[in-house]
Amino acid sequence: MRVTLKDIAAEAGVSPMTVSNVINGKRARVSQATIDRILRIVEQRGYVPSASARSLAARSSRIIGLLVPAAGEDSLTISPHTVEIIGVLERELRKHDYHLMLRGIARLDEVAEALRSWNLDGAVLLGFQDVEIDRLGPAVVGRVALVAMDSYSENPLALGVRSDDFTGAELAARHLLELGHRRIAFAGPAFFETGVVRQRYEGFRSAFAEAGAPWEGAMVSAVETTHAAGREFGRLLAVEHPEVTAVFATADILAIGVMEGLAEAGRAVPGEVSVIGYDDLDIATYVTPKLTTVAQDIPAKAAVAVRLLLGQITREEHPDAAITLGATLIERGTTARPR
Amino acid sequence: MRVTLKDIAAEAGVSPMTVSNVINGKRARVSQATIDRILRIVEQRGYVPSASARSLAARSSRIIGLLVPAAGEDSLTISPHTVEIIGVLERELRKHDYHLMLRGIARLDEVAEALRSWNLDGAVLLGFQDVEIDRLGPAVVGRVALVAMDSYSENPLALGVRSDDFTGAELAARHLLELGHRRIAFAGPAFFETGVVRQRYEGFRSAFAEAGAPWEGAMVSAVETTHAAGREFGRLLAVEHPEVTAVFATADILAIGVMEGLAEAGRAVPGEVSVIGYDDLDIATYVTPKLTTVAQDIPAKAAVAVRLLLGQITREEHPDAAITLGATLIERGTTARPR
DNA sequence: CTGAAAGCGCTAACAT
DNA sequence: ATGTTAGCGCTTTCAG
Repeated sequence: MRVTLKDIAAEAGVSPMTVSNVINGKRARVSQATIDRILRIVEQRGYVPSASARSLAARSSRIIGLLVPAAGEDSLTISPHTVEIIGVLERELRKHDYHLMLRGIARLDEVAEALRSWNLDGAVLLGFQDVEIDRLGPAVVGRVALVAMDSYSENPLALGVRSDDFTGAELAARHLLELGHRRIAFAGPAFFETGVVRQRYEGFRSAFAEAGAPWEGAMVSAVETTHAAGREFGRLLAVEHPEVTAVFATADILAIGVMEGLAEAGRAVPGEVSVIGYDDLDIATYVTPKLTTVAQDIPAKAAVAVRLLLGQITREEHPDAAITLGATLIERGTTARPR
Repeated sequence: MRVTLKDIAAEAGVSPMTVSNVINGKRARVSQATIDRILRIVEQRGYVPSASARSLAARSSRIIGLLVPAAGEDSLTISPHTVEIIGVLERELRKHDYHLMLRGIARLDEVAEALRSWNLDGAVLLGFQDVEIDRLGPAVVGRVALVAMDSYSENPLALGVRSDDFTGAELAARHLLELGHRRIAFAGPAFFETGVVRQRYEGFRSAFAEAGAPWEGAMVSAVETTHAAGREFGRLLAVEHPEVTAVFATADILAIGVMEGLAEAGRAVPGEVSVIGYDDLDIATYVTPKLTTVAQDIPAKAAVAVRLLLGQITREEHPDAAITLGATLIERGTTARPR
């Protein structure tokens, strides 16, 4: 059978409680000699605490859930943007001796189930719509710390961490307008009253107002955030809207698809049409010409999420305002003056 | 307080045991009426079983660990190839009501810790070297099911699941040789006696032998599997080895870097130098020209891993041979006849 | 078909 | 500075 606390206690000639205290770093009330002895025995017997027993007794699991939407039978759609977040989350959590459980969510009530079944101490919501986050009630959440990435929901139960999407889009649109473009397409997924895409739309719009450019020059299109959809959109645009000289896509992957569609239709980027993306993923520099885009600091976003989560768990801090990080324009090769 | 088994039992007027049996689908020995009543109460009270209590009592967690190397302070390096695996693993496991815990491994003995601390029922080892897997002993592994992705280790404790790297590389090299290339560079990370890269090297070599091409024409270079390293390699190659007319890179990301380095040095792909990659990631089609590469069925690989894991756990099956999936050549635009 | 007893390995809250 | 008591919520085993 496995080595237990009791075994260690017996061998050290102390009570299980003392061993428990030593293991958990509550060493204030144990003599140094005892500590050393216990630690030595733990080491040589290769004792590993049972996480389930600990969770059960302490009502806390040291597990953080990473909850990602998963439409039914589909496998998780993990975008490159998400990937980097996962890596950083795991590292930051491990540093603090927490663990990461990845869970696809098909129906919203699975959130509650995931949270309670494992006694999660906290969770990160990644890729949910604001409307979904709005719906999360106290019954669902309980006392767990919740952070929603890229959310603009006002729900106080799920603190938002996002980058400044409004300003990022404004930067992109301003760049295009300053180059002299007046017929610009906004390509992104369909959006609602609130949410990341909405913010980017508003930023885009704001740049037009600021530049005194006629809003009639803007064309707003709903395009799925995939390479294929972007490509299709690029092709159509070339044929049906030859007057458009620039495209702002709400994601790099989409922008790259648009570039390809445009190229297939025989339109040069950036000679005839400028394209600008969003995210500054690695792939932005793999394409030719390299993609001009808006960069957000993804590792920082993930690190902030963890800091918030642990702050809430260990120090009962509950910041009341969402955290917004900056965004910067990265000029590369896909934008130029219109001719 | 949370709703427990006991609460449900009390309300249904039966013993906790009966409820437990119903919940766990051991319904053979319970009357239909009782089942219905219990299920209804469970539903309306919103009962969610405690996973920690269950793990503790049953000595099985229904958690599968996803163990990924993480060098010290670094965050997990999750390659695009890994990403797809994660998505599929999660979905397949969720289907069977298992959970995925993601864990970075800095020192090899953390494997044992992860396994035992959470009572993992099984684990997937992703991205480890064969030599590391070789070192895993029974003490570490215990009775958990272990699957090593892309491993050629002979260690019976960690069953290998991989695609046919030898044949894949052979396909690639043969393609290049048939086009007429005789001076070909093999670019990949440094390799050992065993492992994925070794297999690809051997396949590459085998194609030379088969074609009766002089092995002196091959140039084997150790290049890190990153875009940056590939780019550097491409530049150097153009300058120092102008006689090389084709490159086989062991990863798409590397191949794309090589293409860029070559382009920067003024050498046309595929006009002057052909490039072929490995993996067939999405990005292979985003670059210009589109990358010729060797495809492996990543979702299938992940699905097989899960099948093996669950087979071992639930039916005590222990296949004694590693599973090898196929590989196919995808001809696109980066390979042509040498001039 | 259903139940009672015992315990999984640990920790919180008080003792001493 | 250390020990005692009493569970946490579930399942296993053995009896009905």
